[in-house]
Amino acid sequence: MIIFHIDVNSAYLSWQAAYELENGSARDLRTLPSIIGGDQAKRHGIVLAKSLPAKKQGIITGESLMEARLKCPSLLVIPPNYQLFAQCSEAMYELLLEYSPHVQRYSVDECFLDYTASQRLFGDPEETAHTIRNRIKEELGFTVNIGISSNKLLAKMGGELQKPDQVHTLFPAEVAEKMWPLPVGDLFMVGRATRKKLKRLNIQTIGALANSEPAFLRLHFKSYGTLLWQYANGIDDSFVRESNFPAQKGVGNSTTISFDVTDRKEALLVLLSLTEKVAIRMRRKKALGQVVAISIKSFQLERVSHQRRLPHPCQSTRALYEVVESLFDTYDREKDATLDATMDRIRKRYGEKILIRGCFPHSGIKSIQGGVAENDDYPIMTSLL
DNA sequence: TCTGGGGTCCTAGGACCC
DNA sequence: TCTGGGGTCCTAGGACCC
Repeated sequence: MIIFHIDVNSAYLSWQAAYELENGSARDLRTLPSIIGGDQAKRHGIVLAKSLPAKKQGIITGESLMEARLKCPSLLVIPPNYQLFAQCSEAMYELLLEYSPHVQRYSVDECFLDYTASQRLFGDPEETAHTIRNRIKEELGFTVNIGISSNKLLAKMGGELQKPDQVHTLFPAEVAEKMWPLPVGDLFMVGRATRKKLKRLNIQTIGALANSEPAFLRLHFKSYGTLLWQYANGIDDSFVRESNFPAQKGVGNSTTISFDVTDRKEALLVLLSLTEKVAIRMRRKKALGQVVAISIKSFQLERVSHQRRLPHPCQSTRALYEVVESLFDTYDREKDATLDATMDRIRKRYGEKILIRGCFPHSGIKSIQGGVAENDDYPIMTSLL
């Protein structure tokens, strides 16, 4: 098997830069300290993509605009143009299809291409990869990295070796030399949590992970440990899958509101607008949903999620929203129950009057009233009848 | 570290059944 | 009345990717 992994360098930024140049702009964003980022005022303010000059000033993808501006006060911030990005992504995909019918769109800016059968037609993989890289640069105006190997994992890791505008091979025989010295966090599927856990186990490079005992990793990471060991050793037998097969499993939309939502009605309006979008997409895909899930992020960035299986699969906005609403109210009541329980505990310990609802002072009405006995454990006779 | 939005997969624990 | 094990389904949460 010969697999290519094609990855656009700083995709959003490169695409915006190419677009501007094509439309007569005098600047090239890639040569300036610039980023693609959301609107801070709408609380969408994170770095989505950065130029090399911005990277040199220490700017990291995913950090807040505030942090980024602290590092580089003259930073140029451009809002994302998702329509443009979709067009650029499509153009690259079409070009790649000229070299193999087996192209998997892994994300908006990444594709896997199965070159195995194309080799007879186009010849040496490395030469073809350079041709593709050059054609994308000339015809579409942006640069890519291409990794070449005998499986998807290594092709992807190979593409990361050195950027931008590069072709690299990472065949199994090269793994020890090229991949093992890298920090373990560079390995696909090793994120923040896993990296921290591995560090505690004194595993800091991909090589150290590769040479650990699989049983030891399984002990600490369950089935995930086996996957980590295989990836560190360059083992992967997954297929390049074309188009969208198997079909996507879920359809979801989310949004960050520019202010804190505190009111149930307001929250439900947001949920309704999201439900509408999801339902429209589902009907376009001719898909039916079996489970409805909502997720809510608090102002402190804590997340809760609730889901419910439907008695019958559906795609109607109203039917979906009815479940959404009921899930939200369940959550709402749960919060009330937690609050009630806490207040009861405090009152039991310090007396009922220790907590008074804010609306009672100066109202002339006692904050807690009703009943005849102080102690609820002895109900009066009438309540038993 | 603290304001994106779109996904996938795994695991633990509880309910329920036999 | 208590005990037991195995299987399935469901939900919440957390890991990862781009």
